[in-house]
Amino acid sequence: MVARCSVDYVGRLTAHLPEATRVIMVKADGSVLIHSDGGSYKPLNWMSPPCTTRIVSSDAEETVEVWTVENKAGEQLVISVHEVLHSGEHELGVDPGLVKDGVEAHLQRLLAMHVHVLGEGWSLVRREYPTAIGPVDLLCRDPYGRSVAVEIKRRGEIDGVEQLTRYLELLNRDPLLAPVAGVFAAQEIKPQARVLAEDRGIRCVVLDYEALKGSDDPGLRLF
Amino acid sequence: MVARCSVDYVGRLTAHLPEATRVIMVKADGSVLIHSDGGSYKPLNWMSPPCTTRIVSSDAEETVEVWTVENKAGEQLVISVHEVLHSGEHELGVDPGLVKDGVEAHLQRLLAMHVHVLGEGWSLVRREYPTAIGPVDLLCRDPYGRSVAVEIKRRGEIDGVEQLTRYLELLNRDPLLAPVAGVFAAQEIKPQARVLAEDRGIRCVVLDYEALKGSDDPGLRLF
DNA sequence: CGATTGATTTCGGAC
DNA sequence: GTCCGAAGTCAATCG
Repeated sequence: MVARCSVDYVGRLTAHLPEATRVIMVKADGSVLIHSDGGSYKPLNWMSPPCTTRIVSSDAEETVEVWTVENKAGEQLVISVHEVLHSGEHELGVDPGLVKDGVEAHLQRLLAMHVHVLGEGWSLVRREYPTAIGPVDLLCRDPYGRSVAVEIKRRGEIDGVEQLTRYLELLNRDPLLAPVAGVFAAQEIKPQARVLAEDRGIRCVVLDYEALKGSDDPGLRLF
Repeated sequence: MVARCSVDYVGRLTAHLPEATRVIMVKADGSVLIHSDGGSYKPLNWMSPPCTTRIVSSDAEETVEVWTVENKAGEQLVISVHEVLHSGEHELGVDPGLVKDGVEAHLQRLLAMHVHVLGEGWSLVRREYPTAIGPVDLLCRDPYGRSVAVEIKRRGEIDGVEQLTRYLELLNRDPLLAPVAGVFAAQEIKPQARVLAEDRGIRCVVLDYEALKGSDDPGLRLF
């Protein structure tokens, strides 16, 4: 529907949209999206499913109908429709969904197959090495048999370094593994993350996804 | 537009949508959104502005037209339209935008006005107390004149505890302030965050936004 | 312009 | 069902 409307949301926060012309989309699962003619993919206001909509005709001067969308938690989206410019309904059916490539899991799998790019003679102990606070992406051994924990990110930021630090602290309590060194590997490493990592003795490695993917002779960039 | 279509995205990742009926929305700024009849407000696929769309009529058997949406970075969204079920265009005009209430800045302001809810006889030194790695939300003093750094979140999670820990480490190097205690205040504190905080001697406080907002006699819940 | 941080984040996976 | 980490995160703020 395209309509002149004003909207109020009361739930996790309180928000108000003054009167303007907008697109109101209602999906098969009951969710409601209110879009303006700009911005990115995020609606100005919305209600996530599951939720139910109650529509009441209004006899007020300036309002045609009032939609009240509510979910189980009692959050409410109240849409005052002042003028309907277009309205339509379409049956879409179930969507087969999106197929992705290039995310962290792929990076992890690729690097696991090519741990030698981290250093000459390195070997993989295992992927998703378990610890009490969660699995380490890769556990490796260098040629001298020393353990190295590897944390892989698409974009390396401070919280990734913190995560690896917590793993290292835990792993180093294990006398069978200690001492365990750390490697922070990512397609891109933010300066502050690099500073923090190196301050803690963690080596930073920038990964080239296309090179890892494309060949058994990866032209990996090591900085 | 409502259309049977298939979509390919090549950019920061590679993604493919098999043929299905979907809603294609083009905004005034050129951005394109492809929605299915479910999920939440996030489209299945999209292109953010600024970007340009080139539409080419197709003489292929099963395709009416092919849309190529491209941005400055060279990321491409290619939409093969197989059948158009509905098409329409509407001028919406500029949107006055959303007015919000209830976010972290409000929490910080409210707690700053009512630091006594953290403890009898506490006082505020200042909001946004500056440190080398960024401002601490609140710096307070308890009745004995000891410094307390307060980190405020809407939802308290592990990274918030890490953030406060870094501040405390820095603040405790300042002989004029040390020793500095820590308080982690949030409307909701996740169990893992609470465990980590208390392990580090940081006190956790659950805030009641409505009570803080509603009265000078806040019925604050302290756990 | 990059870096940091919050978001009604949403989304998916594991336990 | 809950918790936790990733996201084509996006978007605002600040240096």
